[in-house]
Amino acid sequence: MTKKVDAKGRVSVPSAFRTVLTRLDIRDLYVFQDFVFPAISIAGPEVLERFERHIDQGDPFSMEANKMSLLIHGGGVFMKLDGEGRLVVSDFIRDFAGITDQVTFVGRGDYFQLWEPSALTRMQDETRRERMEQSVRST
Amino acid sequence: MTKKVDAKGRVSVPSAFRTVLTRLDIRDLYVFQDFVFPAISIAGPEVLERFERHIDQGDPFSMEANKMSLLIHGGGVFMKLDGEGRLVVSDFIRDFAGITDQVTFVGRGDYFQLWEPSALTRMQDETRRERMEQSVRST
DNA sequence: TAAAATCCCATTGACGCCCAATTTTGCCCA
DNA sequence: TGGGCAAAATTGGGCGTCAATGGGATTTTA
Repeated sequence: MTKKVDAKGRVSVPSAFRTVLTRLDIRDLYVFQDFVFPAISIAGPEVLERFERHIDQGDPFSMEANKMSLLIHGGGVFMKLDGEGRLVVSDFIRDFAGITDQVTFVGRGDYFQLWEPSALTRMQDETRRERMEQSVRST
Repeated sequence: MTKKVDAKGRVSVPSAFRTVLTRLDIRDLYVFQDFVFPAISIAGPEVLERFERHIDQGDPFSMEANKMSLLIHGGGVFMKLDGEGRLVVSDFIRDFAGITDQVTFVGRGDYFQLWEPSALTRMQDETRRERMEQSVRST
């Protein structure tokens, strides 16, 4: 699901994703740096709370928990779509995800990600290779 | 079972495959990139759910689980057939399977695949050759 | 007050849905 | 066994709707 960024730096969020958002009655989007990938994750506030709960389950003094907390709170901003369901691709998004003029949308249930197209395929190819090697080993 | 893509980019799914789908009462199709072959696999939504359940068993923040999620969610879309049982061959399908104007259908029990015709024969030849070499070694 | 962000509207294009024409298939009968 | 026929499948294309796009106009902010 790849879309072009227009001259004003906007991308229209595919209607499939917008449908999910409206069904969940989400108007304000929390846009943050993904925990493991060079991608931007976009979710409603309640998903944010879920992440926080998960972090709270761990050791509050662990490096892991603190890093994640930092990513969530320090690495995110609130945004909203314009009347036509478009999102402004800010420098925050461009820099972290390496996006220039194309964005690939990846839905993940109740939230979705923005990827630089080739970065996504690279990561997917890498994962496929790993899976292949695994199955070879188990032969 | 090779079919041509029409001027509008559609292929009619052979009735044999559609029969299977209707028998399983599948209206929405989960169309995803095959894990091992350069082909598109098409199945019902329950296949995606099975994948998701498998992922949910692990740590949602682990690299492992996230990579699998990326493969599943980033490599699959939902589609449905038109009134005459045709499927639009989107860029998503074309790019991954290398399909241009012809599609070969391969049934695999409860799901089926879309192949670029020559890619399928190449893969079959390769497999045949490997089997030959195996039998020679074991002689 | 200039630049940027936001809102608004017109146009384009893609897609779903429909109907008609044509081809293929399975079956019956001479 | 070879037609002939009816049903089913496939194919081609028209048309309306809505998402996507492009470009002003207007407001906000620094």
